Amino acid sequence: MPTQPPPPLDPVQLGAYFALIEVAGLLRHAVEQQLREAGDLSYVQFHLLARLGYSQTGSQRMTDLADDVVYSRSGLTYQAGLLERGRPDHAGARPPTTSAASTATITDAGRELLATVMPGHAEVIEQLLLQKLPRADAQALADLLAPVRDHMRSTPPRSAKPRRRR
Amino acid sequence: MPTQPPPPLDPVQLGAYFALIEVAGLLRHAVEQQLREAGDLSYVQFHLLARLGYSQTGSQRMTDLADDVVYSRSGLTYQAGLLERGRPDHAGARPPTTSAASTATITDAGRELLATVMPGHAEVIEQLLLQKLPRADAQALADLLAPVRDHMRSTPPRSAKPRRRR
DNA sequence: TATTGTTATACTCTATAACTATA
DNA sequence: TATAGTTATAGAGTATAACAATA
Repeated sequence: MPTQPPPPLDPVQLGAYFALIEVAGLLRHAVEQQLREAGDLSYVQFHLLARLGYSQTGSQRMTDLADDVVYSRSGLTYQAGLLERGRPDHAGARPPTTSAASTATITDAGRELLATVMPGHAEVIEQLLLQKLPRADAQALADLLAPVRDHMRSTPPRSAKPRRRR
Repeated sequence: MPTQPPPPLDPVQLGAYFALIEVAGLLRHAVEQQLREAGDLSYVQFHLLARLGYSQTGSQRMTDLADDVVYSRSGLTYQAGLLERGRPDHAGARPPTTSAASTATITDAGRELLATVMPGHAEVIEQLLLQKLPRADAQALADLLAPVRDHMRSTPPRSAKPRRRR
């Protein structure tokens, strides 16, 4: 036989991959619809608010947010801008840039918005995902995914891609 | 503290949800990059080719494809159009519409394209996901997700949304 | 000069609604 | 008239590259 390509992924692993992508895709689609209707939020905007809202300080560096939430700095600027502009003083206001590394801070209105959206959000998760994933299974799923997530995170983050030399 | 909102999702379940979304998101992002570079394919286009290529007949009804792959019929038409137009006779050519329910069929060139892209695709999956998910774990993951996927699929499919009355 | 963030811009994708064709 | 698919169109999101500012 001529150069047989390296043994393809085994079906079990391939199945896990497809299931993962499909389930997450459908879930995210449903969630985005709910967020849009309940608070006119994109998933990224929600994610932004959630990160800030559940953090100790309510603040985070822009670049760190970008790494966690979006794939490009400009994308973050765009989404943060929507939050600020769309609901003036309502969401992710940023203090006047004092240093090169500016931080985003959630406002009270941002927390309100988050709170407005959360119940419906939880309900979608419940209906679509958790109903078929009892606590023990949820735990198992989280345990399976934890090392994967850590591994992926350790891969050079998107926003740190070396910039083109001038 | 005042009116405590209804008991939020328990942290374990919430953690599973976030891990799922994040892992799938990062994975998909990486995969899309690879597909773009290796074959100038969007993920949807790849998914389309894969569905057709791995099906018995190499054909499928457009609506069924839409339900599986995309969220709207027009989206499918658009992506299928790209496959046809972008590489004439190369990808997802469709026989002249004979009936209202036209079917998409993969061409030899489409199979080639799929084969071209597959090895790199597998490698990304391997590196990013499976390296931290040995076979047994992959099996476990698939088993956990299977009922969820079935449940989600049974929910009224996107393309079947009742059309507005005229 | 190196790092961080923003703007300008161009492009891809997606969905809704209107339209065509078929049964 | 009901169903399947396409086209027109408009909007959202994203990324790259150029730019400004800070250290």
